[in-house]
Amino acid sequence: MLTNRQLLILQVTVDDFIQTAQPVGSRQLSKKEEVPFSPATIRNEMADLEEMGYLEKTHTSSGRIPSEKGYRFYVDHLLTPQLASSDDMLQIQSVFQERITETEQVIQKTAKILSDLTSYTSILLGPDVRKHRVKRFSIVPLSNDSAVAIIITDSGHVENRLFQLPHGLTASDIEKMVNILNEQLTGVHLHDLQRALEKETAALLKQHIGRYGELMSSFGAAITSPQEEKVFYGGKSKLLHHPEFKDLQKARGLITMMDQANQISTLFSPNQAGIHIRIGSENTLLEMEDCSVITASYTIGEEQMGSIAIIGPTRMDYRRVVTLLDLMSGDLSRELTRILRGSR
Amino acid sequence: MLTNRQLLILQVTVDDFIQTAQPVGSRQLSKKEEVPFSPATIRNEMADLEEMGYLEKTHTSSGRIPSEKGYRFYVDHLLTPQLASSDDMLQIQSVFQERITETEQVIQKTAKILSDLTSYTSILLGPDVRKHRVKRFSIVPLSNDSAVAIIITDSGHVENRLFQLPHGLTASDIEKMVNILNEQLTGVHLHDLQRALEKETAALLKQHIGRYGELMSSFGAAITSPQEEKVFYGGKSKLLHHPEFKDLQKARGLITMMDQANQISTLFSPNQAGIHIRIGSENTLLEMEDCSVITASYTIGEEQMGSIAIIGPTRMDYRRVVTLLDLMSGDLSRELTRILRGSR
DNA sequence: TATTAGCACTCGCAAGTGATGAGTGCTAAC
DNA sequence: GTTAGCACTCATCACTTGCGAGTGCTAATA
Repeated sequence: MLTNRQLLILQVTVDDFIQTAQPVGSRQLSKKEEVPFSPATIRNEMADLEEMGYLEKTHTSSGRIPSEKGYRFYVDHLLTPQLASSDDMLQIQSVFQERITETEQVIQKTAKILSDLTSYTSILLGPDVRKHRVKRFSIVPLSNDSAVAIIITDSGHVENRLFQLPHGLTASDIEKMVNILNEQLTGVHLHDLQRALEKETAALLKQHIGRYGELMSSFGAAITSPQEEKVFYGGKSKLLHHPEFKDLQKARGLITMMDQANQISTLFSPNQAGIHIRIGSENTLLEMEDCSVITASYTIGEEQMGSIAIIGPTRMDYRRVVTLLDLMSGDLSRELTRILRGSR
Repeated sequence: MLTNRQLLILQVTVDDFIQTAQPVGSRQLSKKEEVPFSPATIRNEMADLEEMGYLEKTHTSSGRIPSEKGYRFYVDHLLTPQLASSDDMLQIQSVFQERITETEQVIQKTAKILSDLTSYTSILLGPDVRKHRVKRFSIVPLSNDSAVAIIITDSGHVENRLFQLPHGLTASDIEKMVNILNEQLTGVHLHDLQRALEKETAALLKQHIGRYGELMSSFGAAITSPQEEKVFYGGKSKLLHHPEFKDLQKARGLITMMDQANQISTLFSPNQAGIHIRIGSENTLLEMEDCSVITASYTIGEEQMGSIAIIGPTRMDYRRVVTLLDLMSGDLSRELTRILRGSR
């Protein structure tokens, strides 16, 4: 168990290191008014804290820096909530000022603002389309042998796919097909689409449409081709401005990682309400060993839609980021719900 | 006018520097079999070439490196075309192997392959949507006061926008509206949409639809809100692996620039067929003074669609990139045309 | 007994030094 | 016109040195 004095010293040490990025020494600490002890006393306490694994030295005679365990303790027990400044509030509001015409645009803007406010990199995971339900199908022929299939979901998302039309398919065939699809598949989850299409709808289509085989091979493949979760970044380059990434090797690793969208999802906790923090090697990715990730999620109505994350160095301003992320995810959820669920 | 020997030495110097990234000295050059002269002779010629501005020294007693003028001359006069290796051809073909269900996906894949093949960063400008024509309108209500408007273009592109429905608008109102829109606006260029909507279609809508004013304010704004050209990157981090960007300052500048999509368009020549090369400060952007950009464009049928660019250090392998870009832009055009214009 | 002052010691960092080697320009010989 | 030879330049690297911030330990103090 830590004494009150140890708690204080740990807290002040972490706070100071977060601000200056320099190892903090006992002399320096004792100058602060919150810490009314002599350097020698502080040294003793710091030595204890180091023994317990909360602090580390970079070399024998350096000041101390927080260890991962130290950050974890800080985050879990010493993080006092903070009210967002009115200026931050204003900035966040500004995302929703303009008329919203595309959810993607709102999400992109959110990413940018979050990154600007924090000076870290933000990542927003777009809605997981596969959870949405079909609201309407539509098919628009482009030429005599190609067409666009369009699925509108209940969340207002629009998916579109090109596919080949079999030779000799008539306009009325297509019309019939669209009608059948809409009758049969409205309300089906997108991840169930393939199954539903094959089981229930196939027979009906076969009955009414000429060239059924060819059509389904091309249309079915188009419609069920994987829908990836879109990833939006804000301020990819912001991370490079922090001193921990002055090492080009590390910087490269991070930028490369961000280019590979498939790795990104591992950064996010399994969708769960509330704020989650992963510190350093708690992220499984090797490139992230010097980074922390703070995640939140946004919803439409009661439904989980997507996630928001801020990536910064382990030495990041946890308090501020948590505050902003909490605020932002709430506002984003509220606004998206308002727009899509109606009821003004 | 340059003598043949000077041409040879300039070419070999540039080639060698492109490969090694080290200033090339006279001794080193004279070892190559293409250059049957003694170091002293080469020194004299190099001194002349330097006087004429084609070569530079990094310090008094260093080897020579090409100046921008040197690269320009090299690119304009010394670049002998090269056949792509069959392995490169295969890689490029692989983009089009799978069934194409989304043009964006093809473009994204193109970006990746180009970047992988060249080890530089690629940028693809998506189609300029405003040049496309309306093929079909569609409106899908989401709740009692919001709806999605969808525009399908003749190129198979799908734009969608959220907008607010005035209270009390009936389903048949919407149906009428969609019919009018399709009758009146099919074939109109997207950049003309606002004008066309206001001039020709407004009166008709006013006549048939209740709540006309509110509807048009929200629908009109949604429909005509700016459609940006989408930018696709391949291998953003690739640039960081080249020695000219071991300086963190420069690396940061580049990454930051790539995050600001608005600056990107200045890198592209006004849409023009063929391959264009901009060397170092020929790019107006300050961050790009150590980079060269090679651009090409792709078409659907005869129509310019978008552009492809490769960004590398000024010391880039111009010959290889030009070859690959030429090949890729041709294949991409052909494939997109085949898919969208039909006629198999 | 808990705290603090004092002191010897450690180590990173920056500045200075010198040797090395690749490269040049110039001159004189071929 | 071309080349060998030579003195000179400069970046780079390994090495040293001095400085200063910081520590741990011991003994004095409240």
